[in-house]
Amino acid sequence: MSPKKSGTAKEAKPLSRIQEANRKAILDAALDVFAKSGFRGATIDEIAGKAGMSKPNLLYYFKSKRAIYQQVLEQTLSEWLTPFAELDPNGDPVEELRRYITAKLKMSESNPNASKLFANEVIHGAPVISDFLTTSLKALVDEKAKVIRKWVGEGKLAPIDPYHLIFTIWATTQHYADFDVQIRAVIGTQAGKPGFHEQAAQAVLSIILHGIKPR
Amino acid sequence: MSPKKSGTAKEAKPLSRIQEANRKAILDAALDVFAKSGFRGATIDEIAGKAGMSKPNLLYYFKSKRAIYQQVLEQTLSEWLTPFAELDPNGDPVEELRRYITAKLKMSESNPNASKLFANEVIHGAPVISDFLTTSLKALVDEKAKVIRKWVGEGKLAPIDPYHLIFTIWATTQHYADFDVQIRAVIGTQAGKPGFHEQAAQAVLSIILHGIKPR
DNA sequence: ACATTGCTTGACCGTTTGGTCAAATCGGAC
DNA sequence: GTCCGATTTGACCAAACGGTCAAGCAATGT
Repeated sequence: MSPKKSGTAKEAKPLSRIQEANRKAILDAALDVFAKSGFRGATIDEIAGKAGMSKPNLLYYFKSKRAIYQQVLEQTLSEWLTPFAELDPNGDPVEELRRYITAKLKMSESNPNASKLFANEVIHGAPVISDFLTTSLKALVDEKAKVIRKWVGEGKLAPIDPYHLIFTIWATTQHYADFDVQIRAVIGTQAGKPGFHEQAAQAVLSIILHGIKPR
Repeated sequence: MSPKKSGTAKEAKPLSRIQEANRKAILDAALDVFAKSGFRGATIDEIAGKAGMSKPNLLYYFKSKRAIYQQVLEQTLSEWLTPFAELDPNGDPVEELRRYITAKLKMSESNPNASKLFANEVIHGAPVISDFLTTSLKALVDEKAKVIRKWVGEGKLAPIDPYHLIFTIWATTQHYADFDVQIRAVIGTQAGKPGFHEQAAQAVLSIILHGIKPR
């Protein structure tokens, strides 16, 4: 195998300018549509329309609806987990967690569709990413849980179960993206106002950080 | 209008024994299927099958798929909000909130499908219940927010925005139902073990309650 | 100019699915 | 038992949808 090395995934194919543009247009449109309607509710026609092309043309770039979904989901996942992976074992615990929570809340604000896509997938049993959850994600969480447990052992955090702390953070930060409609409905006009998300961040940080400070 | 008073909704119709049983079977099955597949992904055939009857028979009791969905959702909503409505302004704040959080976590454990159904509806823009959210739910939340604000004013809670406190509680408690697949994937075998939910409750309570105690 | 390859689409197909209908069956009142 | 409305269902329909195909169009190298 001298001319072509066999990588772990599809390879070669330098992807022409137009291919790159069209694939991106498709994935962007797909994120919108899948987030709004779920996998089953989304139609290829709507994605194609939003991407500015015909259905057969879209299927020229992705071989099936599921293939698009998988790609969008993968892309979203890695992006979504970046700030979590960056939790620094050597940093100040409260400061590290503050940074992480803030980053995730910011992501929920700037890209709620990514959050909704993921939520939808998991709520329906994670048919596409259950492997990822039990391998990559579990490994990453185990690693970070160890870090948190170390912090607790050093007295830098209140004695709290690391996993449930992580779940609590995920829950609150996702909530502001996934349930934005409910939040807007309940608090009325001030939801869209600038500064609302800063206020939300402050409240969440206040509760969680005070809840885990050593005492 | 002596013989029949015109109520706000459908009335009369004492509902025979068999009607009651069949409607219940349908609604139970529908909760399962809608929670698993979402509105769009659910099929009348599957609901009918689970309810032990044919599709036309199901449509004899509910005039459309949407009608079933609406009914299940309504039923779920009122049940879901009961413990929230019971927050007692005259009780001890921390104790009241502990009771509420505990009750909601217990509901997430015993009836995750109800939670998932609701989450799915809201994530996709609450097409069916947006009216409910902006009227009944908003009124209820405003009322409880006032209570919490009073508690804060009396120094019985740390100065925290009531709305964001409520959202944080909703977020965490829903998370254990909606994302149970992810939780199970991440923490492995011990998820199903007895006592797991007690442990989760303890962790969540520890974080939130310490986070809002007066300081 | 032309051929080759990449890109695009209108028309079409088979399946799934929400919903209808007429006919069959059931169950209680008399 | 007989009757009549309530209940149940097999067969069917129309629309929506995922996916295919063959033919058209554009770009690029020679």
